[in-house]
Amino acid sequence: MTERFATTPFGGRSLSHAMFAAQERVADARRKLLAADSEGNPTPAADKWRLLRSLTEARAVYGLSDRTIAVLEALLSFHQRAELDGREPLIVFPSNAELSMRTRGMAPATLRRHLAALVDAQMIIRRDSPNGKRYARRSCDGEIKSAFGFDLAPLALRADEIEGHATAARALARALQGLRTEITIHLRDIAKTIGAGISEGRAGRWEELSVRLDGLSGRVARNATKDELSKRHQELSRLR
DNA sequence: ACGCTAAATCCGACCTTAGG
DNA sequence: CCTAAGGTCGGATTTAGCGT
Repeated sequence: MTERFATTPFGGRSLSHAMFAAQERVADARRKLLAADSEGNPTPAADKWRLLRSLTEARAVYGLSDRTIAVLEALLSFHQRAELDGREPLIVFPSNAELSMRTRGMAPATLRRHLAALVDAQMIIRRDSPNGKRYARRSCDGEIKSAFGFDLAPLALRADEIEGHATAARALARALQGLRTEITIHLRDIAKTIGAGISEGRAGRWEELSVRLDGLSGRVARNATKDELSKRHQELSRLR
């Protein structure tokens, strides 16, 4: 996905690629939101904690680890409101010390790595101040005029997409669980049938069936894919 | 005007640990 | 045993604030 600008002339990985891509994405999504607004069907702002839950469920899609999500949670906690409205910049400006506090004492270097991961995944945008510090400039009446820190707008503007992935992830989890329970039921019932067949002395090739069952009754891997599970499921149904 | 220090950040090199 | 992720440390940059 990031081949085009994957490396810089300086040899390192390019942070700016994710930055530019995120900014384009934000501009594009904002245009669509405003268009919808002017057509009279405005999109509601996203509930930030609900959105975070959904992102947690869909985190595999985005390659985000649990701790990266925890850092995002800390960032969200610095936003005053419960909703994220992508129509405006959503800038939070906590120091690393404060972020560390809200991530239960995460080490600074680790914190930075996870922040970089969030930027990379285009969930947030860096709004750097001239000196790299994060702060807000306020006018005399205390209103924030400009702020330097992290912009949460990309996350807000991807709410629908994230919800979609979360729904899919939930469906997949249910499907996997269903397959697993059916597999165990099949295994148990087939074993019972064979056992009964042998002990009651019924005619049948019980030995052969027993061997086939052994081949299918190994432990199902904890991280088996849906394909693997449904294949096993099909074979068991046939045997039965 | 100048220089020093503090704060905040990024980066790279290196070590440690958990899990497959 | 190897790998990936996390953690530590030191070097670097930038600006604000302060004293001379």
